[in-house]
Amino acid sequence: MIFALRPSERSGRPTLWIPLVRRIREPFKGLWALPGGPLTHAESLPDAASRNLQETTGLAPSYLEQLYAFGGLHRSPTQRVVSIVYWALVQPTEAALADESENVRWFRADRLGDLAFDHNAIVDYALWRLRNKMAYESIAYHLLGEYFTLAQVREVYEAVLDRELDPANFRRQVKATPEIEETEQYLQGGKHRPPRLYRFTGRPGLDPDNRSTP
Amino acid sequence: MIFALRPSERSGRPTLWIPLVRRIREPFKGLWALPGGPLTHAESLPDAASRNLQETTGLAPSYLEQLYAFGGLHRSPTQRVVSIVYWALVQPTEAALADESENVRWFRADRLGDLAFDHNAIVDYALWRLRNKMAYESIAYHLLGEYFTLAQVREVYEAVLDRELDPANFRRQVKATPEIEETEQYLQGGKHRPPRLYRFTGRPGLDPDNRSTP
DNA sequence: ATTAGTTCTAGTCAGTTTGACTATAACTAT
DNA sequence: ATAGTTATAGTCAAACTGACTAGAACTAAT
Repeated sequence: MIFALRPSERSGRPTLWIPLVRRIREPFKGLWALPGGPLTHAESLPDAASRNLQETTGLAPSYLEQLYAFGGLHRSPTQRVVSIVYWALVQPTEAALADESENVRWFRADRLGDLAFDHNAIVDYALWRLRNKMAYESIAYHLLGEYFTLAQVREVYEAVLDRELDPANFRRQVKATPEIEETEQYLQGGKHRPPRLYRFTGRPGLDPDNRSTP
Repeated sequence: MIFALRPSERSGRPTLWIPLVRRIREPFKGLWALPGGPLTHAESLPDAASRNLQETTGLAPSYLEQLYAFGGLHRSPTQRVVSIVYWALVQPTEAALADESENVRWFRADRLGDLAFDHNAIVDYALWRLRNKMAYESIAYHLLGEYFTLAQVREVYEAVLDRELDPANFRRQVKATPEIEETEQYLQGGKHRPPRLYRFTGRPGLDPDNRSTP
């Protein structure tokens, strides 16, 4: 379950998008589904998630974390399947490199049709987690490049939370987090006053897989 | 991974305890381990967790939630094992009924020796989750009975967070949560002013397994 | 019966955070 | 030069938090 920012067709503002793959065999042949695949004998869970993601979409995430293990009895009509789902954030430059094709395409996270299996429920849960986690942890920056303006950070929050935020108050909060570093560079080329560029100096989350390994 | 409150041997104050089972075969024969068992073909993940818990310890939890899926390559020396771990809270009355025996015993959560497999890491992570979750969700009440005093709630928080809390300020916060209902009863028999009894009227968490099902 | 000891409970007060808002700075386009 | 727009700093009141005070209500000891 991968999230990336892409400009909306109309407003041009960044919105949340996710890549889906088309089912080429039964069950749910023809429907769109989350990328995924089997866990092989000699790879860890995050390694398997990364590998499957790489193989289906060519993406390399900047943030990867376990979402949930889904194991309901009737997830697949043909057999019992337990899916240990990971969710990822990828930076815009990475997202632009993704292999789009007839069977791999980006969709707006808030405008998905009916997906295969229970994947709509999985997307809903991942969205809920993303919104929640963003409120108390610095993960939004994994959706941005190395340098960014505070307005861009605000746009990320606005896209994910789906509501407008007061620019002045938002600045104050972001500037109070120690993981955000002011640089001496300014973003030139805009139509207005050039905003200062900032940098994120923090590290990933507290996932057990991330906690010990440096 | 089950948590319950039991009075500490010395101070008599409630502390966190967890039940462990002794390994009766290799690997790690003789060491203590978390209760668990296989997932059968016809049961959901939470059902399997409940069943395994019931079979090994006789406990029925008042709160059950998925913790994490552990799938490192070297968790067991003999084979590749992926464990989808659940964590549970049980009320004191339930905990007292648990089947203790030569091979099933309660341990203080903060005084465990070396456990089998990676179970020490799992306990650490569960403790971390419990502490975190208690800060923003009303789950402490699943460790108490139906009626409780505000001082008992405070003792739960103090036991889990391992630090003392100001009684007056704590009251104020708890009384501000809408899920706590004042009753007209008072706890008699204490050595001091009888405290009022309260009740918890909320419901479980936002686990995907719990969200839709009523 | 009075007093001391303890917890229960309500309240005050200062420091911090939050949301709504105002004002100035710095750029581009006309 | 001027209007338009975003960037940025600051003000102010409301809400929240932590430290603290004080009276209420009970038991145990004198």
